[in-house]
Amino acid sequence: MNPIFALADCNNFYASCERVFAPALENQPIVVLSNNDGCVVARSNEAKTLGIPIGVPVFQVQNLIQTHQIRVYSSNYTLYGDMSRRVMETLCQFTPALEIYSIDEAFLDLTGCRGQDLAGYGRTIRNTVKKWTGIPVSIGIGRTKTLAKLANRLAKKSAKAAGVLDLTDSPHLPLALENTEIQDIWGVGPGFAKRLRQAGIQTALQLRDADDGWVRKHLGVVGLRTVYELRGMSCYGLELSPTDKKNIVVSKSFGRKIETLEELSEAVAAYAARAAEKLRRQNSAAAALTVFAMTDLFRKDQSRYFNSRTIELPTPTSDTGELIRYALEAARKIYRKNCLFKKAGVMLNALTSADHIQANLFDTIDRPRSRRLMDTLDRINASTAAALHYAAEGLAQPWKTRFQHRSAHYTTDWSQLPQVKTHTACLWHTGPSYDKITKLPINRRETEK
DNA sequence: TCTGGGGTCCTAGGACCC
DNA sequence: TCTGGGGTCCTAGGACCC
Repeated sequence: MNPIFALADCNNFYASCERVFAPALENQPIVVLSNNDGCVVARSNEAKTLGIPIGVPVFQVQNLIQTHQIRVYSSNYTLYGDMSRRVMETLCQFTPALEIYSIDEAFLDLTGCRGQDLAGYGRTIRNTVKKWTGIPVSIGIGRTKTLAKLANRLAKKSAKAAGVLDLTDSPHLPLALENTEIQDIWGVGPGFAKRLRQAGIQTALQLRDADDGWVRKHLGVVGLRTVYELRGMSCYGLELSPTDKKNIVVSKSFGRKIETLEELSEAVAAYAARAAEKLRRQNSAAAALTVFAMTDLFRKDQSRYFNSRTIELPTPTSDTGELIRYALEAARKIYRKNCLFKKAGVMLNALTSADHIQANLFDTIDRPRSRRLMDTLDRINASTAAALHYAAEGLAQPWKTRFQHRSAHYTTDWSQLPQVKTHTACLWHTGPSYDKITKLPINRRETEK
């Protein structure tokens, strides 16, 4: 049976999350910044209209921001992660099979709705998500994931579609393909787009009708799959259970430049600890670890330096203390005096299942004890966020990533719940909950504003 | 002054083996 | 002058995604 896919994609997700908790910003321009408040990674429609490009370094649009009073937020991944969970749980109600594709996107299996009013169903989904979570989503429906993506893009752009577009067996499909430029197709990046344009292929319709042999030769099997998908032949099914990561990376720019080995070591230890947490979450162990560090590669006036060191571990491990020890050894090797380090990272490679570790004859570590220790550490940190750290991570962490415009953790921290102002007259009817409400800690940020 | 972070898959070529 | 062939594994680099 030919499948039917829907792609639900949250509109301007990060900006929309901020807006849910600051309703006064409805219709106001908003941007959300990357780590370290560096680049613009999300924009409300109003900010897009004002000409703020995606990915632009924020200092380059400082004028626009001031002129138009654009509200600026740092990334608040705790909030976005929790809002994402709510959206996904809502979407689950509408399909037997959901693939969470990214923090703000999910594919739904609508094969069972064949012959029904798919667009109407899409509108129901859209309205429900908005009502239950406050987040606006757009729905694109098609015979393949690529076509669902394409439909979604047009659903967002077209005023007539109003957020929902069904291109399944639609008479409008050829026109939709013609109106989509190649670089806007899922699976066509800048490299493929350049090659296609050189061959005179400009639109999705032209790519759909391109010669298979030519595509195979110039874009490989990946490109050919995209062409098949445009023709309505599904090459990518739903991936229902997330597969274990094959590599785990933690890397971040520093809030300020690092010069000493001590500070670099602190940062590398902290990144190794985060990587180890991710590793244990999928019950894996790493057999190799890479540390890299670099200066600011954008700066032409300072000496530039990049180095990395990989260490093969004698026995695969997921023990934070052990991984930190190896990471620090690598950090010492790549550290160089008189360099202003801007960024570092820890990569865990050659991952295997923690349940089937090949023991090493000369291993001196008590593995069962290490596992119990890590279990306890993870449990404590899960109940009280980041309660326990290794001393090597440092306490003050002056190099830590900056988030100067971060909103509160409205949905995940009791002390940061949004405050609702109301009249006593209204509370009269609420009975016993009155005390509960007034005793809730007041969000300091809100009262200071 | 200020420029993110974290992944996947595919392919070509070299090393190595029988 | 003649100098095998085929297979696997690994790695680096390039493409893509959010």
